[in-house]
Amino acid sequence: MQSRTPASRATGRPRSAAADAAILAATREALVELGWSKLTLGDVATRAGVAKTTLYRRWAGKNELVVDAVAELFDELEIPNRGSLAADIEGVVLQFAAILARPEARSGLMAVIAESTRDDALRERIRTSIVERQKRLVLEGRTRAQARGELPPESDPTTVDLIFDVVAGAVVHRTLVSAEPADERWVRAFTRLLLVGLGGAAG
Amino acid sequence: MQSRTPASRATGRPRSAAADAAILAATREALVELGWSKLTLGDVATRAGVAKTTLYRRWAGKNELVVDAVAELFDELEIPNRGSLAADIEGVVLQFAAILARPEARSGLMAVIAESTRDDALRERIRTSIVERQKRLVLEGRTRAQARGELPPESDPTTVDLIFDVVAGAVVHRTLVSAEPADERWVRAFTRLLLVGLGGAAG
DNA sequence: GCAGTTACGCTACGGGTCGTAGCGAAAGCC
DNA sequence: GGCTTTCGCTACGACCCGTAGCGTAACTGC
Repeated sequence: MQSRTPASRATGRPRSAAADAAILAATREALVELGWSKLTLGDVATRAGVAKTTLYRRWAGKNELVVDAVAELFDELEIPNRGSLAADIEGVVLQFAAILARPEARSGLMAVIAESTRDDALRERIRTSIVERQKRLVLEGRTRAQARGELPPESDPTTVDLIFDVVAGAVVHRTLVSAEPADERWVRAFTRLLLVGLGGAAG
Repeated sequence: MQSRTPASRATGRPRSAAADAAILAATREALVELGWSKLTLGDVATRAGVAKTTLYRRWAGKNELVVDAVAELFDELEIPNRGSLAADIEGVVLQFAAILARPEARSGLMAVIAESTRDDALRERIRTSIVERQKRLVLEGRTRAQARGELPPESDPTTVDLIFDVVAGAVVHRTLVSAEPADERWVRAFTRLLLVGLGGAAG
């Protein structure tokens, strides 16, 4: 959501928080039934039981609305503490895959990423509300693995960025491009590849 | 493109091959200037110097047109023979990254992939004209590395799928989501991670 | 050459969505 | 009650979609 000027003004009729929730839920519902391209803001407004103008007062357009609607799906992401780096990775990747398997994420996420290639503000919105939240999990997992002694202390901060791109990219590509499920078997093979590299994974 | 019934009929005025090329080039030009969402078929037709109806006679819609226009960008992909698996991987990843760095690929590819999540025919079109061509490179690289003795003979065919998702996914995510260049430094770090795994890459 | 067939350019059209303007009513603060 | 902001509603011009219809161009086979 976007704040009014600095913080919400104390005067006038307040915005309905229920309307926000209804609009975002209606957006996800429309994503499931219609997909990104056939989703219209008028339809979302009708589903949410609000006027179309109300929707436009809160979001600049389809892109921003869908980013917020999809971002809520990632709220549940948490890195499990399963006792080993491999198990932790498998756990978080399975969670990530489960979210991407949902139709409202599949059809919406790639579309807004595509739009963000020509809209810096949109990319920033995606980064802060979706990507950074995921990347934090990678940081936590690394810290925990280092405490266990499974990973050496890391000095290069770009390694985290690299791992994040590899993990998230692989799951997204498997799910959306190859269009095959990132199930337990796949996740195990992927985790092994990540940990021991190509030579080990081929054994 | 789509063939007429089995093979092109021998009667009647033939379709202009020049028009095909002009339309696809105009599509890429429009992708650069306008991006996916603001690209209209009427505009593409005008740029190509053909009538809008001609465009609709050859492509079912925006999705199919952009897939074909973007697919041509991947024609130049070839796996180099640099003498070692690591060097081969770095070479092909750099080529792939160079294509994804082009604006007509960035804005178009993700958009059609997003659309393909709700359109099986479109996904199949993407698979045959873009994805499979990339996957062939992975196969060639593996065969060559096995001949060199760098990789053990592989029995599990799903390993190729896994590697492909990891490589393509990582580059795409780095380029389009993280929005940072997959330059030589990054590619070297990625290749090392792929070959020796997390423990080695962290050293 | 001439008939047959297909592609092409052009124009026009109904249908749908966009994003905004304007209005009166509702809901909160002082 | 007065002030302020939000809300629902209606209406609107602008744009794009995808198709139909027509006359013309290009190529094949007789």
